Amino acid sequence: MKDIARRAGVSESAVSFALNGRPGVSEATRARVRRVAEQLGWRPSTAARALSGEGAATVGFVLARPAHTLGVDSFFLQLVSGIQEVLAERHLGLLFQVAEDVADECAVYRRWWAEHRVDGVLVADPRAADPRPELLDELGLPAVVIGGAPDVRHPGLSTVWADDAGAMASVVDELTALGHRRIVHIAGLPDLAHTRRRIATLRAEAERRGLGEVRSVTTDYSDTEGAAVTRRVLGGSPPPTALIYDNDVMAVAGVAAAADLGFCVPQDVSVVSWEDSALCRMVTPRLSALSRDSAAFGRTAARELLALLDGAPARSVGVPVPRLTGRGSTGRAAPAGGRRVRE
Amino acid sequence: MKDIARRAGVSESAVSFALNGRPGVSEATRARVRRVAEQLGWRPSTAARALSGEGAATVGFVLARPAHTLGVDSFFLQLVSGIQEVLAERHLGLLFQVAEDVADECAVYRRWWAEHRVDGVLVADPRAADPRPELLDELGLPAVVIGGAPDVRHPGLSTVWADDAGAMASVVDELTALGHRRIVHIAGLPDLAHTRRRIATLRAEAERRGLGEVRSVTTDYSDTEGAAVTRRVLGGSPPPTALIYDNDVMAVAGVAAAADLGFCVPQDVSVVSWEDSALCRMVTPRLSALSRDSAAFGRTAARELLALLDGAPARSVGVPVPRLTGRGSTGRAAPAGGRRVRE
DNA sequence: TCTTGACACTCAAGCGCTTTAGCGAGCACC
DNA sequence: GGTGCTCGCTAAAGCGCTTGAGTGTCAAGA
Repeated sequence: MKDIARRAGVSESAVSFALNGRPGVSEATRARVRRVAEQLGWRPSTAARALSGEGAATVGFVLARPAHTLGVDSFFLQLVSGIQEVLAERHLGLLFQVAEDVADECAVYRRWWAEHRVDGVLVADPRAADPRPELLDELGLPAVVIGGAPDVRHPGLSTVWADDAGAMASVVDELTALGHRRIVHIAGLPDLAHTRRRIATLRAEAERRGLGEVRSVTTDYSDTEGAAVTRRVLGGSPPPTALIYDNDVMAVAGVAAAADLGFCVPQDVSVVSWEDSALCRMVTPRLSALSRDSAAFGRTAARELLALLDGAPARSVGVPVPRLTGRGSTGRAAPAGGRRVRE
Repeated sequence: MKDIARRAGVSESAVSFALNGRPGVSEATRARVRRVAEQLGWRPSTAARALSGEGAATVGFVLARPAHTLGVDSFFLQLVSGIQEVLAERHLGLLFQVAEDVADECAVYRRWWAEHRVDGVLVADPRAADPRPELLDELGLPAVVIGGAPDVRHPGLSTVWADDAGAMASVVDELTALGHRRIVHIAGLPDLAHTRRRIATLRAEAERRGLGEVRSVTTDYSDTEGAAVTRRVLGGSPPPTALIYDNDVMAVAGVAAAADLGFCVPQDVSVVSWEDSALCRMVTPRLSALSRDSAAFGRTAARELLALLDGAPARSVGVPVPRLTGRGSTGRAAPAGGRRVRE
């Protein structure tokens, strides 16, 4: 920068003004400085910038999930790639960290805050009794909660949310229209806010419609638990005629487990996956799934965070309701007692 | 820090010495300073540290892959989580970026370098005629190439490599022992170095054994291409009796495609997936797969980078040869002409 | 002619830390 | 008793940038 100042024949401050688009230099000088800077391939040192109060030009993202459920999910990489896309436009960096659990995640936020490492954070997987909004509010760290319900208690946080309730209602609509009355929802982690929302909505919808045998079972999202729960519920009497899985991995594992028990999909039991991916298109039958655009979700979240960093007030925005892509795994409910069971 | 100095009754420099374990203060003072710092919940500002020449305490990782192949692969999230694990021990941050292509990736390195944003980088997916080692050498940015062959031309870069050649040889061993002589390798992106290594090894092994009909077909790793190629090669006459897929996604898609054509796995055709994951265990039959520990791969790479940052000389380390986990998708080769084809 | 003010720019302080040079005290040694 | 050394510490500069206060110039207005 000193070099630029020297070569352009002005002071360092002038260079700073010129390069940051601030008033205080003539257009001629600005252009000259810009040219010299370009020639020299100059880029501001983020460290120096951060030190003089400009912020770290970095956004943080912590993922707190058990390690074994990490790789399975296609959702997060898509999400991150969407986030990236928006951040890259402004040359903001994404600091990524994997944490053990929420407590660990909070520690990371504290550290980042103390070290002035990030200007804001994206919070994933909001939970029941989540300590994170509280903490971030306290630290004054701008944050966007991804997938959370609008949270009136923490007006400082923005929220980007998918309408799980609406989506669940539409799935139940679809299934009841096909004659299903015994539905089991193989849900995800019980602590997650969206898991609770889905469960609550399912129960409400079932009551509204007078459906008797409808329930949710929580899992850890793994194929193992998905298969185990499937075996368990299909062993009940009478077994459900429709299964809703909270992710694609469990849905696929569930179909395999069902097949092992002699249940045909969709003749004996219909299956819906709450997550669309290549997986759903690779198995036989292809799975009917709720498609959402995870990358777009990430983009929206990142944009909200940028707005927050620009000083805009926090707000809550929704992303489109995921829609059900019907494929071969959903069909009319089997008439009561008509299911085939392997002897 | 000023506060600490005041409360501990020493100068700021003494605090710096004490906290960084440098000589120049008595043990008594050091302990006192440490205590006060802890009390105050002090953490050094990364920005200030970086500015005074300590480095950014951050490692960069760029992923340059077509967006649609991103979410599918379980490999990367596992890898990153392994990397993280090691970096976290030293409180190093991981700056993550998704790039369009290698040129874009190079631009990111240049920017990071100019902005002093990272102390080193991890380079994934080494390619044939890869410009990145050259660039990183030129910039003097410490780097570890993940999955690259040891590169003698760039002695500044460390390399962490998996023995693809050995693994391929063992797979061919296994298949020929089962009587397979017509093998098709559905490979990944043709530019990737490890794709080339696998292809070359397969050819060499085939020649060594006098196997006639052995070839590799490159793809973009997607389920779509995996299925398409499978259909194409199984339509040949005579069709191969064994298929080796370079990732799990294609293998699963391939099995489905084979089933569509009336080929039974493993009676008509054996399938091996070069990537083990929940996916391989979810389909019927369960897929025989090469298992490697991606997280451990990431940990090793991160450790190598740390060593580099500590001033150790660059070196090349191997990770264990992935071993073939036999499951239901491999069996004896069908006798020539004995395959069933749907009429 | 003198004031006023806008404008283009410079000066210098300061962000929070590291680090080199230096200083005084205490000690050993000849 | 002086010299030379080590030890524990302080003072101050500097990393690269931003920024508020200040300076000089020129043109318009009184």
